[in-house]
Formats: sequence, C-alpha cells, structure tokens
Amino acid sequence: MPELPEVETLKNSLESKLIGLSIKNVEFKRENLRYKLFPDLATDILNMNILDVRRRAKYLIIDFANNYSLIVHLGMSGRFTLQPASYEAKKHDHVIFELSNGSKLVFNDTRRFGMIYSFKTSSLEEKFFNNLGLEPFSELLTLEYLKNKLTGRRVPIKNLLMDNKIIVGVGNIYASESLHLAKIHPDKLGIDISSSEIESLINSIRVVLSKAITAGGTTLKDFVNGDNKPGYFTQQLTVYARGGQECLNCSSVIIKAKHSGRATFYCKNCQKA
DNA sequence: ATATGAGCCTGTATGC
DNA sequence: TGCATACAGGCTCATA
Repeated sequence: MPELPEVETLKNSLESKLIGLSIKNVEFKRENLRYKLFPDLATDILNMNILDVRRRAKYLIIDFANNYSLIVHLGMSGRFTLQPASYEAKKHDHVIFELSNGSKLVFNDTRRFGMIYSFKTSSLEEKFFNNLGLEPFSELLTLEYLKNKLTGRRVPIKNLLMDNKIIVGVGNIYASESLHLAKIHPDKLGIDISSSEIESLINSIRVVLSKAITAGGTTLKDFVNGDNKPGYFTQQLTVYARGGQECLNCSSVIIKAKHSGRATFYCKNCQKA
C-alpha cells in the first residue's frame, strides 16, 4: 500500500499523539512477520518515553528515551492505528501496544509483507538504511546525482524510479503519476533520458509527492492513517488506475501496461517514447 | 555488475 | 454455486 506520502501521513497523524507517552504492555498475536524476532521488542522499549516519530524511506520510526527505536514497515497492506482502550483485537492484528494513556496502538497487516521490530537507534542506519538511495526532497537529489545513476542503465525509467537504491519512497502509484507529469514514457530506458527530462522528473516527483502528502495519501483499498482515516489523493490521480479513461490533459485513452509484473499507466500522447 | 523472475501472504474480483 | 486465475501501495533473494 504505502509509499512515501502514506508513511509521511501516518507519521503526521501519530507524532503529536505519541510523543510523551510510553508503552505499558505489548501483546503479540503472531510470532513471524517478515522478521520473526519479536520477543526482545517488548523488553527493549517498555515504559520508555517516546521522544520522536519520524520517517525514512517507507519506514516509520518511533524513538524512545533509552536510545532504542521501533521500526515499522507497512508492506502492501499494513495499518498502524490508534484505537480506544475498549478496542478488541480483529483479524490480522499482529501486535497490540498498550499506551500509558490507556489507548492502543495496533499493527494490522493482512498480507504480512510488513515488519515491525526494535533496535538500538544507532544501529538502524547500517541495519536498514545503508543501501538506500536519496530521499526525494533531499538537497542532494540533483541532476548530476540522477544522471550518474541512470547512465548505462538499459532498464525502463519506471523500474528505475521504483529502485530504492536510487530514490526511496516512490512506489507503483507515484512512479506512474510522476512520469505522466514529467511527460516521459515509462518504457524509455535510463540511458536514453536527457538532462532536461531528468530535471523535469525530479521536479515532478516532488510535486506529486507533495500534493499526495497534503491530501493525506492515496487509499485504494487498505491505507488509513493513525486515526483510521483514508487518504484523498485518490481523487487527484491522473493516470494510475485510470486505464481506458481519458487523459485529463489531452483526452487520449490511458494505457495500462506492465513493468516487472507491476501495472503501469500512461498516456501515449503526452508521454512520448 | 546488471537484469529478470519467483516468492512471500491473503483477500477480492473475474471468468468458465 | 464452485473452482481456477489474476491481481493488489513492497521488497528480497536466486538465477541468468
């Protein structure tokens, strides 16, 4: 489900409500998600003040006063929501945190591609972030950087956009949306992308992601923020999930294609190969 | 090194 | 109705 705007939205919805609280109890409903090392998690972070809630790539991170952090990835179908004290566990609730104010923080993930774990804050970098590319809003994301990454790559730009070793946070929805805004055909190979197209692409990624964050993310099916609210960028999608409909720019028919098994949407009139 | 494909899971929608 | 297939916001690993 969640790409950068959804995780950012989740962060925004949780931070003011979590900072200053602590976790009184952890209930595990299942031992194995993508990483099956839960038991330590409880002892690491119990009764420690929450200092910060932040995002890196598509990871949500909660920092505790003892220099441990909870790191959460929502995979495709994950939800991480605040619930009242009276909340009763539902299907696919995997971990339930009881907070110091009585409310509950619930990790639910139908497909179980997500993960949740705790580590020393200082070890997150080498454990999870070492091989990640740049944040889309980083000043380091420049024409030179991206040009260097695309040089010699005989891979469709759509796949390269989704490559976390180059840029993080852009998933299947926002890859199609960014390419449409930049007027670049998704099949165009990295090696064939011009400098002006790269500049346009960087700008488009930032515009699309910013608007999506403002709208609270995109909800196709599963996504809700920490307050159980869906995202409204769905109504602003220009190509994604609009196969067969008219392009909002030029009225051509939106094409649905496939890259590495993932659906891609584009306008073959606006986006020249 | 780079490129492709399978696999991890469950739920839902579609077609026969 | 039943059953089989395809597909869904991600990521990692094994194979060419």
